[in-house]
Amino acid sequence: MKGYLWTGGDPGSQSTVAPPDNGRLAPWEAIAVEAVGNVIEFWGFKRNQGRVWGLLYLRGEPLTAGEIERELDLSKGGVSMLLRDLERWGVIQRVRVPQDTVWRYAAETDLVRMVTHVVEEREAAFVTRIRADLSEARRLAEAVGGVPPERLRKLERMATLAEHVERALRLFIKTSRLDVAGVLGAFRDGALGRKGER
Amino acid sequence: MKGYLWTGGDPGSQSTVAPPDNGRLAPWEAIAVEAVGNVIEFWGFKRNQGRVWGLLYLRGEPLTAGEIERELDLSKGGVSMLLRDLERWGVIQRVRVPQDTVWRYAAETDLVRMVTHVVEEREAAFVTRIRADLSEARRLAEAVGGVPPERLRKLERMATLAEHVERALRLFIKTSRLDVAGVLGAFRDGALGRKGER
DNA sequence: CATATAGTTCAAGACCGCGTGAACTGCACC
DNA sequence: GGTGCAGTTCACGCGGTCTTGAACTATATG
Repeated sequence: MKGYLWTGGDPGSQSTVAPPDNGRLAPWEAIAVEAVGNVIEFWGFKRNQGRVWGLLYLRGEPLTAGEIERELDLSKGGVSMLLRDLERWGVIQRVRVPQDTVWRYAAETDLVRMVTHVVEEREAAFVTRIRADLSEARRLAEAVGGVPPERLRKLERMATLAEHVERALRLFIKTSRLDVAGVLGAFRDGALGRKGER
Repeated sequence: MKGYLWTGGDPGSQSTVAPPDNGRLAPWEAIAVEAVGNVIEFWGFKRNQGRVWGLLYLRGEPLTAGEIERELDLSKGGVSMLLRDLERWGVIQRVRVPQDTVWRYAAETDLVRMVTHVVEEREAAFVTRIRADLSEARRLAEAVGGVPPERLRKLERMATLAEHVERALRLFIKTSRLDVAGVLGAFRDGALGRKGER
């Protein structure tokens, strides 16, 4: 987790194709970055985590924290924390340009995989907990006695419902994984001329 | 939306089977109610909406706003608003006991259907919006010109990815519906000896 | 009509998560 | 050692959401 060397295109070319890092995003970039932010927020992460990843992905070349700070209008501290989260999840990579002292960050293409993974864990743990609660309730209800059987049946039904939802959820994640996998192939080869290996 | 008459079991029986409405939930009830609250919150609704529905469902017989207020330790105003939401969504029903002046509220069994429905709408609208944003970004990028083609391709890939996610999502909702439908049958007949007919 | 109780509405406040910015650490270069 | 910059940490404040509680309306009862 110490970062890698960045051996991308020559530094001179960066100013020829696009506003280099004059501080303000191109409108189309802003829209796309915002879109990623919305998606990521929708899935329960921080909007800015998505914006940072989106920017890095769109640019294709590694950016410094300072550049990110300017482009997305975030604070120094904020960027630091966001980058740390993203790096820990393996969706960005810390790279060092030879004979330059600052770290740069590049987008991995694993964002989708990460999202499905985290969501999977979250939902699974959640549904499991619910089922545990419900059976605990049922146990207690039986223990105290005097609870009319039709109420016990209600508890049981809620539990089986939870089970079914759980199964549907797992199925979703699996198919979604499969469905997305195909796209990911094409997705990946456009990011950096290199592939993730975690 | 004016409510229906409640012609359930005789009023005398209510005090024989369980703590009638002494103000505090039985422990097993509390757990179950809380579980429903958690689920509902998980899906983006208010926790207390779930708790109210859960209580009504578990009790099986219609409760007054005052009873709900005491059992769940909520404020008068809060209960009023929660009930209004739930009623508007068709997951509870307002009933009137003959020759009694207060409204009572009974759980419908459509909670699951409502959740899937709302979630479906929400996600669908969301994903659609994302796709629109992305193609807008692409349009703008092409319009300004000078944007390197590999960046345009990135935008395209993000859009197709969104499409695939959308498809997976729809599939999930459909199968989940189907999967849950079976349970719903059993689920339903235990709530009230009556079916919704809105 | 007066009174009491059920029900609604809404401004004020509690609460919570996120980002900020300042203080701090670490490192390179002079 | 000192200066400057990259990067980290964290107490605080802002903005949002949810709940409360009090004022208000509606409705039944004598």
